[in-house]
Amino acid sequence: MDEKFLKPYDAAATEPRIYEEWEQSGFFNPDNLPTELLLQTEGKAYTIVMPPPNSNGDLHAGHALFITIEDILTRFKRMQGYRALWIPGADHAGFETQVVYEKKLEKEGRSRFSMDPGELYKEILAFTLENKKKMEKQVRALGASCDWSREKFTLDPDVVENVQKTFVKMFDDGLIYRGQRTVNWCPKHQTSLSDVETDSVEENTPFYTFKYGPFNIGTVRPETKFGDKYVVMHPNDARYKSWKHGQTLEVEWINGPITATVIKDSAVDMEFGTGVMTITPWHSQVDFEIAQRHGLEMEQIIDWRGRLLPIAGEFAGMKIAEARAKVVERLAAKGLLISTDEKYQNVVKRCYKCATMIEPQVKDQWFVKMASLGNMAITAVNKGAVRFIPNNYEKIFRYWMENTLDWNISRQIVWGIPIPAWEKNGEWKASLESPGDGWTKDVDTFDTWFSSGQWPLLTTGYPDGKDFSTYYPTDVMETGHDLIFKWVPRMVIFGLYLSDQPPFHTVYLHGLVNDANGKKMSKSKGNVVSPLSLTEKYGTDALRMALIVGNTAGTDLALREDKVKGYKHFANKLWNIARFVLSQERTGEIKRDLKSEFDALAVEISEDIEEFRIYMAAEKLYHYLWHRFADEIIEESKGKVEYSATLYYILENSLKLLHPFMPFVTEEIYQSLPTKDSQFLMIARWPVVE
RNA sequence: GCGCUCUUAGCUCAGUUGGUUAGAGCGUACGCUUCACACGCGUAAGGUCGCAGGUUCGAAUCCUGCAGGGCGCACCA
Repeated sequence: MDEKFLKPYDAAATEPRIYEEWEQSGFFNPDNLPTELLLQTEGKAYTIVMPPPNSNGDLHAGHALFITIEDILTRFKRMQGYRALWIPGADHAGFETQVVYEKKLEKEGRSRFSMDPGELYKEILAFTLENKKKMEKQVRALGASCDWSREKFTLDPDVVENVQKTFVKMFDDGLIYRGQRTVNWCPKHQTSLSDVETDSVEENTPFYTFKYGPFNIGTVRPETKFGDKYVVMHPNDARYKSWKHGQTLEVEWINGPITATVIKDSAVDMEFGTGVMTITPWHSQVDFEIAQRHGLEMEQIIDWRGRLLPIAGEFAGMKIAEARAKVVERLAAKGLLISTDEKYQNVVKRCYKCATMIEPQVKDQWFVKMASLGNMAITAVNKGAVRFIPNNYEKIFRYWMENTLDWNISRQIVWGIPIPAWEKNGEWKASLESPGDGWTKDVDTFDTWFSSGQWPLLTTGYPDGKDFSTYYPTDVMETGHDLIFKWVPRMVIFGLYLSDQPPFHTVYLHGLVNDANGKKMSKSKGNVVSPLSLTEKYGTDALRMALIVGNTAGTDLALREDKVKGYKHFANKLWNIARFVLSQERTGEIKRDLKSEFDALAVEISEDIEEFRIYMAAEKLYHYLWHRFADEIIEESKGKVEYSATLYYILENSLKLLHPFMPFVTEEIYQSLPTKDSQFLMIARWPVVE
C-alpha cells in the first residue's frame, strides 16, 4: 500500500499535481483519446461549449457551479467512450468590461471621454488579457477537463471576421436595417442599450396633472414637456367627441402660448387619468410610435448627457431632476398645476450596470428584424429539436420568441467588435472592406450578444473548419436560467439562420448560487463567497459536491461553508475506505449479491446523469459509499478474507462512478490500485452492466 | 396587470411517472481512545409536508381557491 495513505487526504497538495498530469496527458483533447475507449461508442462526438466567462474579474460561485456541471457531463461521456469535447472560452464582454474599466479610470481620476478611443481600446485589451489569464487559471483549479487547445476568445481574429460576415449576410438578406428609433440611452455610459440591458424598477414618482388649454393632462415627466404640441385622445372617447383630429388650438404653456394640435389615437387608455395626454416623441417609445403613425414632428428636448436643450428656454442646461421641480414650480405659478399625486407608482427603466435612469432617445442604429427569426426558433422547439431542462423554461423561451422586439445591436463604446458598415451621403453599405472613396466607417461596435449568440458556431469552426462537421451541432448548452431570454434564444436563432440546425439539442439551466441565507450575492452587500477560497480551504472536490448535491436544475442554491466542509470529510472518508481496502490481500471470489446490488446502483447512477438528475446521482453515491459500503459491508468484512475481492470490485467501480463528481481524490486513489485498466481514471471505462 | 417559481425537521434542501412507518446534510442530546477513518463510530430527539377544499382505494406528490416569499415581463402618459 502506498505510504501516502498513512496521512489524511491532502487536497491542496494533490489537486494541482493531478490537474497538471491530466493536462500533460493530452486527453482533454478528444482527438487524443485511446481508440479502445472510443470503441464503446464507435467514436461518437459529445460536445459542450462553455459559456465564456467574462474576462474582467475573478470567477464567482456561479462559475464554479456551471464548470462543475459541465465537467461532470463531459467526464461521464468521456468514460463512456464518446469523443468528449468541452470547449473553453473567454468573453471580452463588451459593455460589461467597459463599465468595469471605466470604474477603474474613475478611481484614477480619469475619464474615457477625454481619451483617444484607440488608446482606450489598447488599455482595456491589456486589462482583459490579464484577467483572461487569471480566469483560465481559476477554471483549471476547479478541475475543468476542457480542451484548452481549442480555447476561443471573443476577439480572436477569426471570430471577429465571422461575426462581421454574419452582419453582412443579414444585411444582404434584409434582416438588418438602419433605423431611427427609440433606444434605451444611458446618459452616464453614453451608449444605447438593448432591452435586456435595462432593469425595470418600480418606483414612487409624483404624478402631476396640468391644465393644457381646455384639457387636463397627466405626467410624471414635466421636464420633457416643453415641446409638447400634440394633445392625444382615444377616437372612441365620448368625452372628447367634439374635438376633431387635426384641429388646432392655442394653449398657454410653460414658456408661453403654443399652438396645439388634436390627435386621435387608440394607444391612449381611456381609463387612465383624464384620457388625454400630450406627447414627447423623442423621449418616449409610445409617443414615438404615435408620432410615427400620424407623421408628426419630433424634437429632442434632452441632450445626450441628460441636460435640457435650448428649447427649454431659461431651463436650458439643467439636469432632469433639477428641471422637474422648477418646471412644476413654474406651471404652478401660472395656475396650471391642478394636482400632484405623491403616491403614484410607476416603472422606471434603469441601466443594469449603473442604475442611471434610462433616457429614451431617438437615434440612428442598426436593428435586427426579430419576428421571422423568432418564428424559426419556435418551429425548432415545436419539432422537439431543442428541449429545456427544467421544462418550464420552454414557456419563457416561447414567450420571448413570440413577442420579439427588433434588436438594437449598435453600441457607442470602443470595447467591442466593430460594425462593418459604411456611410456616404446618407447611404449605408455593409462590407468588411471600404466600398471605395468617400465612405465613412461606422464607429459603433456590436452588442456583445451579437457575437456570443454565434458562440456554438464560432467555437466549432463555422463555416468550414475541420471540427465543424464532427462537433456541431453541440449536445448540451448548460447555462444560468437568467440567460433564458438573453443568450439562449440568440444562439438558437443564429444557429438556425446560419447552419439550418439548432446549435444544441438540450438546454440545461442552473439556478443562481446565493449566500448561506439564500440571499443573492453582491459586492455591495459584501456577502460574496469566493469559490477559490473554498477550494483552497476544503478542496475542489468538496466544493463541487456541495454545489451539486441537493441542487436541482433551475432552482437557486444556498451555498453554506459547512456543507462544503461536510464533503471535505467525505473525501477523507473515501480516502480511508481506500486505505482499508488496499491493506487487504486481494483473494477469493466476488460475492454475487453484493455485486448485483452495486451494479444496480451503477445503472441508476448512469440513468440519473443521463437524465440530468445530477444532484441525485451524487447523493446516492455519497449515501452508498458512506452508509452502505463503509458502515455495513466493510464492517461486516472485517476479519473475513473472503470479502476482499468484493471490496476491491466495489472500490474500483465506485471510483469510476464518483470520478465525474470528485475527480481529484478519485484519480489519486485510482493511481494506487494494484489493477487498473487505464493510465488515468479520467479515461477509464465507465462501469457497464450487462 | 400578465407569466413563472417556491412554501417539507432548528437551518439548507431532496422526495424522479400519486403507493408500505416522509429522507439527507449540518446542527442538537447522550454514549464510545471499536485494531480504515475523531475529517470518526453508535444511539436518540425533532415534521398536522403554508392554509382550506376537491379528485382517488390511496396525495407532500394531481386539481381549485387563499395567504406569504422569490424572479421575470408590461407603452398605462
